[in-house]
Amino acid sequence: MHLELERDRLYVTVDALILTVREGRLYALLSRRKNPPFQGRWALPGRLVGLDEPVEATLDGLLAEMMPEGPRFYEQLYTFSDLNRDPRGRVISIAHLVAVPEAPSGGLTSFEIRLEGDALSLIAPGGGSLPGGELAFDHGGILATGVQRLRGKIDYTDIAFHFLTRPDCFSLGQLQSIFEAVLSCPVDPSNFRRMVKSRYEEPGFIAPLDASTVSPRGRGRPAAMYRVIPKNER
Amino acid sequence: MHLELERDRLYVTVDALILTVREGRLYALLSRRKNPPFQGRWALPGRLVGLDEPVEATLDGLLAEMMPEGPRFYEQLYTFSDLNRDPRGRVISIAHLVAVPEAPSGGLTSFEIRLEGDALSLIAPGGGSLPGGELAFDHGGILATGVQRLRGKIDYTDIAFHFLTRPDCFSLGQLQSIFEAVLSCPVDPSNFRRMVKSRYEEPGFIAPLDASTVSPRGRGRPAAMYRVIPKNER
DNA sequence: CCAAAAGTGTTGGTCGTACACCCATGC
DNA sequence: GCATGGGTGTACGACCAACACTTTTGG
Repeated sequence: MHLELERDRLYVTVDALILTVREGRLYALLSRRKNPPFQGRWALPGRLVGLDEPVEATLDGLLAEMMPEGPRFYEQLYTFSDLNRDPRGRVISIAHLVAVPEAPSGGLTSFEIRLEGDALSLIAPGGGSLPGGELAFDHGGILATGVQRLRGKIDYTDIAFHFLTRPDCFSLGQLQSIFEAVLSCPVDPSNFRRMVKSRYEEPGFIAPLDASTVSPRGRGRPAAMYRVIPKNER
Repeated sequence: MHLELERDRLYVTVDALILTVREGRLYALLSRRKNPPFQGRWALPGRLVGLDEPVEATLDGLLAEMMPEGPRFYEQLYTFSDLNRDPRGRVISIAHLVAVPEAPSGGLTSFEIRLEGDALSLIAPGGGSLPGGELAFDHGGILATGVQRLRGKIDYTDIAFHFLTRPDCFSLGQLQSIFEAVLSCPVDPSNFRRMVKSRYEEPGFIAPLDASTVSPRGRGRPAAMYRVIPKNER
């Protein structure tokens, strides 16, 4: 993205809003811009779409560069096309929402997403707060759109499971903390179990693991573990 | 769209999936292509996005050409970017979902949308059936995506009201027939009224009209009329 | 011309499901 | 201390029944 753009051309980019959940909190993965415009500001990872390149290939390449490899999920979020969203010229961005299990990776920095009233703000790893509007380009708007979409879709899709570090072995408590992080409000454990049973276990999307194979070291009663049934077994 | 496209450039277009409801049935408005590619096939109205033109301006211009003027509603649907979706070159289309009150207009032809099982087919005005896959480009996929989106959003948004010919004077029966057309299944009148009351009337989105000012000539008991409260009065 | 039938709008009830909220028990 | 399960009350949709008001039909 540090190339010169021609003024009489229209460009299409892919921007990735990479979200992850850790310890009951929702994070966005951002990178600091090394070149103008918005040099030094935080931004979503993005890349130009090549003329003969599928958008998915552009995104895959971008994610492979950022994340070391491993499971990830994405879906198209929204296409941002404001005339002046990029001072270099006409750049239309197809923003994607990416859900990854954890963020141990790449040159990206994870910012906690917090909802102050109805506006959201970012908490830097050090602890400093960063208003959403401080991001490069219109990325603050992309962030808001993505979080809103995620919150709206979490309870009638299976997005939440893509945040699990081990989809083959997880407890309902872990899953619940993902829901709580995304919705940013506590969830009743009793209703949550009933919901998971009826919506995911009975349809055969997840299944309980053998009770003997589990060993969740921690305080309190050990949790029963579940696994996501792979698509080819369903 | 009958211009020559340069091979080494990337183009962005806007396609409009214009939907309308008439007599309890859902219609899509299509135009027959006069030029290659896909000459003679039915297609969604579309237009190239100019270099210095906001996408909304492109869409407004397209709709102004197609519809004589009047209320319309649109929202971005999805961006289609397959490499070979347009044989002339790399053309990425930002598809939009448009809801209009009726279709008395333009050079467009209205096809009834029917759901055969889970695939949908189009019924020409003459009565002939047209599989969704017979449309030009990937417009069959755009149609399917749009209908699915509309069905998913109709009962937690106010899209349905944009299909009303007279938002300032409508009956609950008319509104119900819009829901039935979109969902393509009958709706219980009793529950429908309760839903409308709690979701739209009590929040002040619609209000009953004075009983004396109504005169719905027809068989059966005259219906109470309602109006959508304009945004500046809410 | 009048009364009955048919058609549409409107209101009410029951039943089962699902969720909010609370509490008890197992490890 | 955390996981698990049960219980109650409320909200909402599926389904059903009745009533209100109008036009149409048939003597």
